[in-house]
Amino acid sequence: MAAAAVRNGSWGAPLPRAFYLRPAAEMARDLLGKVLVRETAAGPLAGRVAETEAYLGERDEAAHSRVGPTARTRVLFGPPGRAYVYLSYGLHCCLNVVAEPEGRAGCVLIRALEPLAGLEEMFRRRPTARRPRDLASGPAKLTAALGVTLEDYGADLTRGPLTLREPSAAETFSIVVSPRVGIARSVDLPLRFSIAGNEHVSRGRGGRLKPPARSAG
DNA sequence: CCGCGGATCTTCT
DNA sequence: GAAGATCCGCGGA
Repeated sequence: MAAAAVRNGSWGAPLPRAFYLRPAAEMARDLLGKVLVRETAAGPLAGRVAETEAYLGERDEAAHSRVGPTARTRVLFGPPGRAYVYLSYGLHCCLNVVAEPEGRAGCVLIRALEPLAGLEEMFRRRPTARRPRDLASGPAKLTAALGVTLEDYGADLTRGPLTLREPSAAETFSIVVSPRVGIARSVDLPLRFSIAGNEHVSRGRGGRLKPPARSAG
């Protein structure tokens, strides 16, 4: 068999707390290639982070934290490495990772995953998905595929059933930087990061590149 | 492949 | 009362 379309499903240790203790934009870039793992009764569901967006604690009119802490956003102002899950358009859950030291509200929205393990279960949770690239190529798709809900609000991502981990083998890739998607303010900031050429990156402004020239068919 | 509009309900003004 | 860090199905190229 030639190179498989689906990678081998394995991963390493959880990212340490220090990984999250820095500016959101920097953390968003480094999150690419890491592995999000969800433990379920049906076994682990995992995906490689392919696309992220940073939301800044200050001077960012697109961030939920722009008006200061509220009942919904209080976890953003707490310690880093925890999950900020919110309900979008009344029906979709989106997963963010809290960055920066306690008191500052920067965070990173995970926008797309490349499924690594538990694909059969993910297809079960995403009935409209036809191909692997439909499973987690969007912020609300990936939470549905992995079963991340509002119950995960505030979860510690360095331990427990929902973790971010090192990949089993580091791979080199180029990073595409572009404006964020689906917002109405602070639209020009270059705070969206994605793995160049990765087919799981969601649609949107500047998201998809022209396919690279292929050899051997 | 691309663009358009509805669904659905929590949160903040 | 209005807007929103989205997804899906539909129609056209």
